[in-house]
Amino acid sequence: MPEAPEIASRSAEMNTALKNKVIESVEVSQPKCLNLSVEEFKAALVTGVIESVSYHGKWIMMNTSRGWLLLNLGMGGEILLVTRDSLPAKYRLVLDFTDKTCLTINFWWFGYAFHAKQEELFTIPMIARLGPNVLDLTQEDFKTLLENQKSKTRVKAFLLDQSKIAGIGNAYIHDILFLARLHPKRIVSSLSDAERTGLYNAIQGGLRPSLKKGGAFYETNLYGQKGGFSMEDILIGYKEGNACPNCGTPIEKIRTGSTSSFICPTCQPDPAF
DNA sequence: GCAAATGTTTGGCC
DNA sequence: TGGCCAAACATTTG
Repeated sequence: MPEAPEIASRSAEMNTALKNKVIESVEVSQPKCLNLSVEEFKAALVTGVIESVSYHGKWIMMNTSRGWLLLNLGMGGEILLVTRDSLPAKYRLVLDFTDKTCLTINFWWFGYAFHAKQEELFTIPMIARLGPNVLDLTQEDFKTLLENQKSKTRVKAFLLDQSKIAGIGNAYIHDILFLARLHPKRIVSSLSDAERTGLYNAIQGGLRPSLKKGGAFYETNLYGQKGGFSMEDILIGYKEGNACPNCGTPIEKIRTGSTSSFICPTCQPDPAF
């Protein structure tokens, strides 16, 4: 589940490591993750030179001399820079470079590898719809966004909606909402000014420690090393039954729509009660 | 052993 | 708008 901290780390790494590499060939083992046929996809990228790598939300965007290669790692994605004689056991996509290194891209469910011509980037709906990067969002922008939610949007659905803010996923959100002392089902329009400010700070506070450590422990960098953000750094996410670090109440796991949430029932009271 | 459940995402349907 | 389902699967649970 690469989310903003992992994606930002990975994209910075790739920008350094891959710059000026030339794509010699492309191997695809999961055609369903492409937006083109395998043949078109290969033809579009071969001989391309990697000029820079950036990101938007959960997308890694590789800018090549032959257009964009857009990667969304879905759940459990992994990008490795290796050589042909040390390929990982599983991969969906391999880019072979002329210097004999290769980039393998894997994910175990729901990932995408799209190609778009230079000027056609925003014809890809999944890119065009993205909201501002969560790590670049200012407090003013965030407040404006909140004010535009006039309906019954719940705070968890709001934060996970990539068209509003891009980069938050269902792993970091538990700690973000805990830091903000908000129940996932709170209605956005009911938040007080103090709660809105607190939520902004919680988003930054929930993501930046992991960003500093190169991402979460369950994801690796280009060379297979795990991120430094470990289970001990997580406050309440995935810690059902543990004592809340703030008040000691056992942490609960609850269903919120079709996803699970971890909350402290004392610090994050259910708005229905 | 094996079937069932679970989940880090997104889109589409009602 | 929200809720729910489905989909390319790997791992844990009963």
